[in-house]
Amino acid sequence: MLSKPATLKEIARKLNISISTVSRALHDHVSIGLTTRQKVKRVAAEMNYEPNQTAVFFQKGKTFTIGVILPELSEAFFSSATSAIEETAYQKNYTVLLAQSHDNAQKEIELVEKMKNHRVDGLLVSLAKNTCSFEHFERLKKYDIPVVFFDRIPPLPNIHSVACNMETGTIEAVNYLLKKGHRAIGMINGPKTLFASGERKEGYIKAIQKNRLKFDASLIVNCDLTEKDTERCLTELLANKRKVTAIVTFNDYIALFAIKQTRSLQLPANENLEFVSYANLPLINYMEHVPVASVEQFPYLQGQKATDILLELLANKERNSVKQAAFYNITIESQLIENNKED
Amino acid sequence: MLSKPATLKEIARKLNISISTVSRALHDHVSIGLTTRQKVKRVAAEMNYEPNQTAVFFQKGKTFTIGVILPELSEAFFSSATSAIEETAYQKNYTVLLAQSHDNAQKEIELVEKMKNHRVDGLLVSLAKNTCSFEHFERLKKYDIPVVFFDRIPPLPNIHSVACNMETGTIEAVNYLLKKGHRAIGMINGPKTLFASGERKEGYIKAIQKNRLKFDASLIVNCDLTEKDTERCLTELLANKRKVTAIVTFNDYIALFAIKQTRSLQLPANENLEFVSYANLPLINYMEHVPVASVEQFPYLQGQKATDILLELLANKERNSVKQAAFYNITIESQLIENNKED
DNA sequence: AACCACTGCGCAACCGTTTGCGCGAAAAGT
DNA sequence: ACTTTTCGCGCAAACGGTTGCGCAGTGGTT
Repeated sequence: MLSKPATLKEIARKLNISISTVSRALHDHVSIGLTTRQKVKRVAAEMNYEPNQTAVFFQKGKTFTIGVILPELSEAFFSSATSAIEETAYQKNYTVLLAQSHDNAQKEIELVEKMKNHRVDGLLVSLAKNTCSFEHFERLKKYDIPVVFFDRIPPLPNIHSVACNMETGTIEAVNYLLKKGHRAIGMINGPKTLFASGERKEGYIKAIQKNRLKFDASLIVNCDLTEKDTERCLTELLANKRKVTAIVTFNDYIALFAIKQTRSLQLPANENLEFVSYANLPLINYMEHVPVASVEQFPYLQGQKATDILLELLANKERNSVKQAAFYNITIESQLIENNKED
Repeated sequence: MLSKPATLKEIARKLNISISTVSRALHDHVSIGLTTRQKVKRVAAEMNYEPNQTAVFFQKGKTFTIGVILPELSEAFFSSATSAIEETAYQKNYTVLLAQSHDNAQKEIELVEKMKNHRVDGLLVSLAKNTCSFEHFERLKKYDIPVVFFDRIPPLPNIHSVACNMETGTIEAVNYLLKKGHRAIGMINGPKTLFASGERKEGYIKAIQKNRLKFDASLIVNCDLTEKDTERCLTELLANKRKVTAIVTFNDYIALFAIKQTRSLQLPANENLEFVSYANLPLINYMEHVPVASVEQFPYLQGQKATDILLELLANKERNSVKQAAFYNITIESQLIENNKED
């Protein structure tokens, strides 16, 4: 008994008026008399009228849909960001079309293509790890589909982006450890190729120098982010001639690997070894031995801001406002969060 | 310089042929000669033709979009399931429209409405915690939008569903502990109101009885899933006159709370206290002291199966096959996974 | 030479909605 | 009483494709 939704045409026939009148009446157009307007609305309700959005989308050339392309949804950071994106979009009556690149640059290209075909109104993107060319995004400009990058943003001028500045958080982190009395602070950083690694290193150095201490390059080691390599980095740091009593790690996972290591090593020196990490993932709440602090990167906020920007761009477009010469680039200051565990 | 995508019409004019010929040529329709077909394709490529999907969707009354409504994307279980949904859908050229109910029944209703307006081809739903009426889903049948429920499924006949049967896993879990020599096995179960709690209890009892042991109801306590209440449950179990040496917990979080507790209590008895939990969340991999085993619920698989079913239903619809009298109901057997940690 | 089948393509309707424009009638202005 | 304005509504095009049907031309069969 599948009763296809009623259309404007059917309402029109039932009332013996024109389709356009029905359409206008339902939109409270001024040129439709009060009585007809009410009649139309009543009948529409009776017939369970629902506008066919696909027709509207088609007609208006707008889908009220924003595409989201990110590496991996099941990563806590991204699922949190996506959650924010969906919520923010929902409030402005937009829906979210979701796709994962799985950190595959090729798939990312295909997805951009697909999003374009779906005629999304705009795109939110967090780059795949190995994306190094950006023409597929350039092409979107031709179709007037705005793109806002978040978290993993390309090194390009003239883009819209939201990202977290790691430097501040790192400075805070190092300061925090210095205040607690640590003097030899190690850092297990990420691969040198990552932009984020550079920011962390900069922050480390600035904090050290502002405290009028001497920067010792041997205290920073680069890690490929695997558990094995973390082990290597840890032993390297512990073997340092200076007695490392605190370590800043590239992210929570590295910290957890390292903590596990130190505890299994059972060195007396490790009793006081303190860790600070990045991300502040929810799993931290469930750990027994957690880093003493974590640099929060606000995935939820990033998702929210990025969506705000995109919606703003879309609203501007609607208003036919002057050609956008402005580019939105928000950097959120990362922030140190102490983990108050009664541990 | 926003060059709107080329349309069939423009290609047709350029070649001095009709629109329909262009359309058919691009679809390799038999009735178009080889030469024209090639000419059309060449020009289409030159002009950067991209079919306007919204037009196609509208025309065909099909959007190649499936809606996903779930409680909270940032929960590991759901982000993993969603990841699977997206992937499976992607392979069949469908895209995913995402929305979160935040465990709010009212919002769930609105979302269903919105999905209907967006003319999604089908819907994947995991219910909000407090959803108790299901008319909003019934209404979809009128519009011929199939719905497949997963994980949190409604207690209704004649629906499509994918869910995990906890009984098997629980039996395995208890058996596993019995084989390891435990005789007094406690259980921190969820609230009695949850269906899933019942399944776990059943499994527990069956395993005990199959091993010709006597079921002791005092060994099962119900927890409201907060950390505080977990504490209460734990002390209650440890105070039991029988000496509890192993505990099955409702989920990983409860297990972690409990493990943290036992270690801070420092009772000698706790040295050998073993835990088994459910879910097998990724965070387990990063724990120092993990449950000895976990009942896996296969979020990824659930998402995959649910999507498979939905796509199958859609394919059937296309084939105009007889009115669906069949209902797909897949129950995945939960399965005990040992956590091999060299701990 | 008449008939038929087949090939290759165009015509036009259709999907449901929006919207510029025009038109008749009623109300208002002179 | 005649013109002008306002009001209320309908006509029809447009958005970009898809598809049933028809039609001309070609080639083959009797």
